[in-house]
Amino acid sequence: MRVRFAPSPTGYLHVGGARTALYNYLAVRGNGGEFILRSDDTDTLRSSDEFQQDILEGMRWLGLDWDEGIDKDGPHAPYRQSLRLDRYRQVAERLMEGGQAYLCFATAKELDEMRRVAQAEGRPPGYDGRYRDYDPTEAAKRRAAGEDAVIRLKVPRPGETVFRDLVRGEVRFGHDHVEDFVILRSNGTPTYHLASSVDDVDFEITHVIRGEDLLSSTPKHILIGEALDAVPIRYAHLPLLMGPDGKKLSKRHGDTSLRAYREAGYLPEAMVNYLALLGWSFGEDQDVFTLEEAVGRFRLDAVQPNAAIFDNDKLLWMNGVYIRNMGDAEFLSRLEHLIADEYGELSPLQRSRLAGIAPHVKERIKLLTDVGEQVRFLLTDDIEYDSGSWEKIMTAPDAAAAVDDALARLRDLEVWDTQHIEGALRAMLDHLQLNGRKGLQPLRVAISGSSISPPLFESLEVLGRDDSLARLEAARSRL
RNA sequence: GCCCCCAUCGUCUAGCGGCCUAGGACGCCGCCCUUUCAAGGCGGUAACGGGGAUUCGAAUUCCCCUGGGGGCACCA
Repeated sequence: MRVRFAPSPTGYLHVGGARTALYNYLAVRGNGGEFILRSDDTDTLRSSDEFQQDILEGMRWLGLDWDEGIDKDGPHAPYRQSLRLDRYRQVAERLMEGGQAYLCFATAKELDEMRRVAQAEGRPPGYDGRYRDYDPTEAAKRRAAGEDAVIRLKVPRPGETVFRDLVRGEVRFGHDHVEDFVILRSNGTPTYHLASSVDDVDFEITHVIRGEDLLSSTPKHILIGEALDAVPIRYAHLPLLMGPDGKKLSKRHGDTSLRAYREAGYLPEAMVNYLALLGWSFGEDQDVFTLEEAVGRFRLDAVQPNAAIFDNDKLLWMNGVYIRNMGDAEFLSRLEHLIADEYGELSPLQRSRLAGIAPHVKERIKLLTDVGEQVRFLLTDDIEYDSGSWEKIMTAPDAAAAVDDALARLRDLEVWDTQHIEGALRAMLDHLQLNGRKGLQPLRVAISGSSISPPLFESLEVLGRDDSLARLEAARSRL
C-alpha cells in the first residue's frame, strides 16, 4: 500500500486537510505501506513557501510522519509538482501522439457560448468536442504557427467509468457527463487533473484517500490512468467536514487553520483524537484513544460516508481530558513556556510558585492558554480585584471578621503548608460559626482578586506566608 | 440547469433482519461531592426524514419522494 497526501501550498493547513492526512496515515500505518507527502504546487501564483512550511509544521505537530516526499526525499524525487512540469508536458504530448488526446483551439468566448447553450437546453454544461475529430496535421500546423491551443483528453464515447470507492461502494459516471477536459493549458502547464494523476502513477500510489469534493473528478483521473495504461488505483473519498451551519468547512466559519488551534492552546493528541472521530469510530464505546491505538483498529471500509459537522465543544472537552492526563512535569514545562511568553523571563520565585500550583491548575482548564488568568495572582504583586467578586464577597457581613480572624491565626502558624493552613482556617470557621462559602471566599478574593481561583489552602501555601498575610491585610484595609 | 454523494438524539457516532421498549460520547438539565471554579459520581432530556415494497419480523434490504451536501474552469 502506498498512499499520499498532496495539499496545495496555497493556504495554511486547515483542519479538513489535517483530517485527510490523518486518515491516510491511519490507513497506511496499519499496513506497513508508505506514506508520501507531495506538494501540488502547480499554481505558482497562489503557492508560497510560507504555506508549504506551515503544512510541514502541522504534520509534524500532529505526529504524522511520512516516508517519502517533501523535506524527506525518496526514490521518486522530486515530490514537488512545480519541479516536474516537463514530465507532465511530455505525457500530454505523448497522449496526443497516441491519439488519446487532441489539440483544441476553442476560444474562451466559444466555451462560454457552449456552456450557455448547453445549460439552456438542459444538457450537461461543457465542451462540445468540436476539435475532437479535427485533422491532427492541420492542428499541428496551426499550433506551430503560434495559435493558442490546449490539449484535451479524448474521453471514450459512448462509455462510462465505474469504480468501487472504498467508503462508498460502486460509483458510476456516464461519459455524457464527462467532457473532453483540458490536461495541458495553452501555456504548456498541466491542469490539476493531469499533474495529480501522472504523479499518482509515477509514484506508484495504490490508494488515493481524499475528500469527497473530488469524487466527481475521479472519472477524469481514472481515465488518465487508463490512457497511460497504468495499474488501476483504488479510491476512498472521505466525508467532508462541515461548519456548524452545515456548509463545507471554510474561512466563513472563522480561522480553521490547524495553527490557529495550536495557538489557541489545543494539544496535538487531542486534535488527532477528535479528528479521527469525524467519520470513524474506535468501537467499544470508547472515544479517547492514542494515535497508535487508532492505527491498530482503523479500516477504510469502516469510515462513515456521511458528512460530519466539526463540533468545537467536543474538541474542547477532549482537550481538557488530554491536559488532565498530561504528566505534571510535562504540563509544568508547557506552562512555563506559555507564561514566559507573556511575562518574560521567570524569576526563581515565580518558577517555584508555578511548580507548586501547576497540578491544581491542570485539573481545571480546557485550553493551555487558559492558564494565564488562573496563575496571574502568583506572578505579580499588583493584583487587581475583580469588582464583581469584591462586591459580592467582601461587602458581605462576615467578610471582615473572617479576614481578621484568619489573619490572627495564620500569623501564628508554625508550619506554612496546606495541611496546617487548612487546620487554622477550619478553626476560624468553627470559631466564627461560618460555613466555607462565607468564611473562606473573602480570603480567596483577598489573595487572588477573584472569587474564582485555584484551591485556597494550596494557593496560600504557594503564595507563602509573607505575601499571603500582606494581601489579607491590604484587602482588610480596603473594607 | 446537469451529474454525483449522503440521510440514527442539537452534534460525533454504535447498529450491518430478530439481542433495539435503539447503545456510547459531547452539549444541555437536575442531584451528590465541595472553600470558588473545575474535575468526579448518579440521574434525566433527546434520534431511526416520509411513503411504498420484500419478509413471520425491518434502523438494518429494494424503490420513490423529501431534505442536505459536493461537483460541473486553460483553480486545486
